[in-house]
Amino acid sequence: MQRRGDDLRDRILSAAKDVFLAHGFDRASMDLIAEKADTTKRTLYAHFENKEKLFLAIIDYTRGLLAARLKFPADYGDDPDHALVLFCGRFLETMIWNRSIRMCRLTLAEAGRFPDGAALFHEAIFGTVQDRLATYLRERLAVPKSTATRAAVDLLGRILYPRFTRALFGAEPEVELRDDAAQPSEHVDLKPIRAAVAETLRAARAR
Amino acid sequence: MQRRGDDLRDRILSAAKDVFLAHGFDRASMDLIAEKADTTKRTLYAHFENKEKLFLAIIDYTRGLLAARLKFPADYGDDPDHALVLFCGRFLETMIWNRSIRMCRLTLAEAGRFPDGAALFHEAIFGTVQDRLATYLRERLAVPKSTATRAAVDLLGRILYPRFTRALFGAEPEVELRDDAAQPSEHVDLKPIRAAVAETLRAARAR
DNA sequence: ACCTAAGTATACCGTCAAGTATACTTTGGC
DNA sequence: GCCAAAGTATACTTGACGGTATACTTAGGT
Repeated sequence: MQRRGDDLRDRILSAAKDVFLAHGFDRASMDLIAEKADTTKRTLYAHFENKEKLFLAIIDYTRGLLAARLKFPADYGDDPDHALVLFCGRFLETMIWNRSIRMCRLTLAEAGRFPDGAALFHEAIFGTVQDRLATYLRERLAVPKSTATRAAVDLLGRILYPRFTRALFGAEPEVELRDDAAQPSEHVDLKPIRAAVAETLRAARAR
Repeated sequence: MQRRGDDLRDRILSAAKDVFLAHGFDRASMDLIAEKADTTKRTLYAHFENKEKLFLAIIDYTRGLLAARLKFPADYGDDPDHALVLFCGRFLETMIWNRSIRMCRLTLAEAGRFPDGAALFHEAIFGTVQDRLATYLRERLAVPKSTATRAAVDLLGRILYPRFTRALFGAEPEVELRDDAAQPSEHVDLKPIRAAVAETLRAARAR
């Protein structure tokens, strides 16, 4: 019995996440979660007061995991076009990843019961990325603040939302990704992203 | 007892939709649906084999209701800029309407169990609107087909997805609409739509 | 060595909801 | 007017699941 405290807590979170993603909130049973976490229901309830609290903990946990994927890595280089394309490509890829899609569906499914969960999740993902993009435009390209924000929103609208929305509704093939890997994979076509980035930069610089 | 056949069937569908939207698939009880439809569970099961079939019937029913809102009315006038702005504004408004949002969340919540439901729903809404936009551009403005499609996708990306996605996650205030009314209401700001339409038209004509 | 906190194993309770059964009433076509 | 189809009223069966209870084991600090 080496697995105590945080270790076990993490195993529970991970197992619970799998079960919630696979079955949805209501059909996910605490019995199954305990089984997958290789522990007992009694212990589950020692760590999490009830199913609702466990669910919220999972949203938070996932938020953290996703945020870690969405940094602006230094090794994207100094060329803004190139760096922006890589960043956007990687973000798009992360968001159409089937695990992300299922997580979004889960939070959306329960948005009525847990409005804060959905809103926080959204803000943590989309808000953060939008801010990072705007900051990059402002700092590296000396674009004025309000223009930078508008440009970031616009860029995301063109690149992300169409494919993301389609993926949400299951209208795109499922995307499986590795947990590591910092470069966009073959699941995203960089060509339209390059075009959108180029156009955004041109417009932003012109003002 | 004047309400037989289709009449009753419609009452059931409407009541079931309310209950599903309010509680989600699993927490919606057939007892409550029967009560709201002012009938009995036995009759419910006479019209719909089981809960799943009822759910799918509701998706289809709603699809029809939404599609009816998304026509390109003749009274939008002959000026393409103006007509496109009205059309896009009305589509945006319809999609951030809280009933639409809840319906989308519902289909997304069950996308795992009913993949066809979600995909069909998506196609019926977004696919149809995209087609109508592209057709309009092609027919009224003589834009070549592939360009028209690209322009339509782009336009929707800029106008719709950002607000729609935010609304999905509950990051925008709820929008309540009247069932009738063919003009966009005060819930959508036409200014950014005008800009996007103008830019789209300029780009489409240039090619 | 021992005591306490954490975890295990397993059974149990109460509730709720899907779907069925049974006996009855209303309706409309003939 | 009658009869089959549609609908009503209500009770029942069955199973699942959230959460608790009880009795036990293990680990680790002192």
